[in-house]
Amino acid sequence: MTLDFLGTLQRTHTCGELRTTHSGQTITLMGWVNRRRDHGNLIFLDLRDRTGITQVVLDKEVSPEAHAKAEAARPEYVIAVTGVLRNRGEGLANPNMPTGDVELVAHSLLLLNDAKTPPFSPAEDAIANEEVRLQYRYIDLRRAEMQKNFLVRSRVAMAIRNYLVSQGFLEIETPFMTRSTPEGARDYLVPSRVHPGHFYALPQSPQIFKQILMISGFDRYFQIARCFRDEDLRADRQPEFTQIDLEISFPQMSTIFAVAEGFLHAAFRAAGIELPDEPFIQMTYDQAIQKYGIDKPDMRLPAMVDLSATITPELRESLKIDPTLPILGFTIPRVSTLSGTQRRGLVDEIRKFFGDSGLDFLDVARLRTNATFVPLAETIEGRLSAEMSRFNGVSHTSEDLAVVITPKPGTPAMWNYDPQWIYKRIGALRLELAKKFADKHKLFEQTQTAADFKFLWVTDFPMYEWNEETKTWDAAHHPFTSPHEEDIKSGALVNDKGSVRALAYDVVLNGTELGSGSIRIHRKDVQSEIFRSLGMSDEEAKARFGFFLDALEYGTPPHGGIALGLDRIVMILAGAQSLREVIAFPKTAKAIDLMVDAPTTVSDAQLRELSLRTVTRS
RNA sequence: GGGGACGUAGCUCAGUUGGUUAGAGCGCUGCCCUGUCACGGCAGAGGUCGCGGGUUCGAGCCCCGUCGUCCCCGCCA
Repeated sequence: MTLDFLGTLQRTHTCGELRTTHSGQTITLMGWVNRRRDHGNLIFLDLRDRTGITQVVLDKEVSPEAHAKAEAARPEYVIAVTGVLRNRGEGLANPNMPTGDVELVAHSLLLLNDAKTPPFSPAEDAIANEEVRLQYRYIDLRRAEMQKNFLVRSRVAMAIRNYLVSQGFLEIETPFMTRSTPEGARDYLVPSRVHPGHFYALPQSPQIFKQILMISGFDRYFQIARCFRDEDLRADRQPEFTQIDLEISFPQMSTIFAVAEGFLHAAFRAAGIELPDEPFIQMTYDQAIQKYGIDKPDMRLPAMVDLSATITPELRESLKIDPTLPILGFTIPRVSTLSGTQRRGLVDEIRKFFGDSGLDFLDVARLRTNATFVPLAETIEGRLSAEMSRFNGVSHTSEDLAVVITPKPGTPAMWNYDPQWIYKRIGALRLELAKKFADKHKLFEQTQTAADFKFLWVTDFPMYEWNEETKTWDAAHHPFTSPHEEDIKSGALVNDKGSVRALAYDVVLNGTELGSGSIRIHRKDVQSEIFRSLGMSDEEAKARFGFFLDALEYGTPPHGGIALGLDRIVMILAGAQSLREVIAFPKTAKAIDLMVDAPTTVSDAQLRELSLRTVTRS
């Protein structure tokens, strides 16, 4: 088969834009053959570009040459068609496609390029195995769904840029090759040729640079920044990902919240969703743990209810439940009435979930079978009903699944758990059951309206985390996060690290952490004190962050900021279940790029130039 | 590092208790067809059952190992 040269031909329109108003015009389209329907002397080609599909008609009587070329055309061939647009006749229109009222009657057709039969068809709705999709990513990206995802991504990024620029932010780039810092995630390292044995690290985030920019007087900085972390992956974690990173001088927390909410409104508007014009709700970390058992609550589900007050001390005594431990209940809405078998299965499942952890399912239905406990059952159900009512304005019904978890009776002495551990464990069960019954309660379904998106701020994270392995206090956020000023004044930094609250906050959407930030430390003396409280000697701190400590001494303004995951925002807006759906060239769970086949070994010559030698680990 | 699911034609999948020549749909190839739009009709090609080893008279199926993809835990300041 002979391919045609393009010559000076230019396309006049795109495949998605033609309507009856264009009828009668001579039009040139270029694109890919989506499907071919060959009726002998009449051939239909669906011509596709990223904007849509237009039906092209090849009539042997109109142009035998064009018709002959269409006979040779196959799916994914690249062609140019020139012809006259006409309205389809009565009964011939296709109401299922935007261009379905018109068709292009081809007078000439150029075969610009042929194509091997692709391993899977971008025209099909059924999607192939992800391994094949990633290997042939260029074909996968032709699918309408993927094209849509990247259109959303581009628009969202642009909307955020526009918003931040309108708010006085400067976009400033920071290095990709920087210095390794021992904290946090593992670094991706880049060997230096010029300095044998020395390495750059790819940034886990532009954290220190953006703080330096504040010191430099750029009082509002932002960047759509690539970040790199060498940790194991998940559906919502890629080794390189994109953050909307920003920092503000002289802020209150509320300043940063307002900016972040502002650009989220703009981003959602760009995706066609108008969020309500009211501030996101806020709760402290402690409240989040107690009400949702997690630091990123999914507000599409009712909260947990503390039933401790419902169980009288006498009852606790008789049930042998430690009086200091919480008893929690929660409701999964609209699960529908369970049969006896289903109920027993569920109880087994819950007991299995808790294993020998010392938590147990309290079956309210069984309480009702014993006259002594009927009032208790009623009180418990009343409390759960109140939460349901608060949640969605409708009281608890028998269709809703009520779950009550107690510390297992009779083993109080074995308990030395932190109550927080119990909240978290039960919170995990809440999510587990919500996922299990997602089909029933439908609260996770997306209708792409504002009501689907439940935002909140979680504030006052703990400053320190106890590291059981090293028996030390680690920074829960990062070591540049400012504690509450009162917690510095009170001496808690030294005396009671567990109680110190950080001026750190997360923005959470539907149980996903979208972003995280903090007010930073701007005083050298406080920064040094924090390093010391983390068990870092002055010498160590100097060795690791000397340049930064130096910079702090030259007039550092109070500052703070936040970074939000662009990939996650787009993923949620696209209704996707994985970041790979919104990253053009993502990596697999083992951090491999199946298309380019990276990483690879390199030649000995390359290694020698870098003064490197590889060793095989046993 | 740990747990789980999956791997059979280009794609999506079926394959009985281990038993003759491993199937289907889509796609592909050829021929026919002037109103289709997931066109239709006829004919056809296409398989290292992920890979290696074992058990067995006999393995897609059982066992051991290994590789790959996905999900989860750990990890991700």
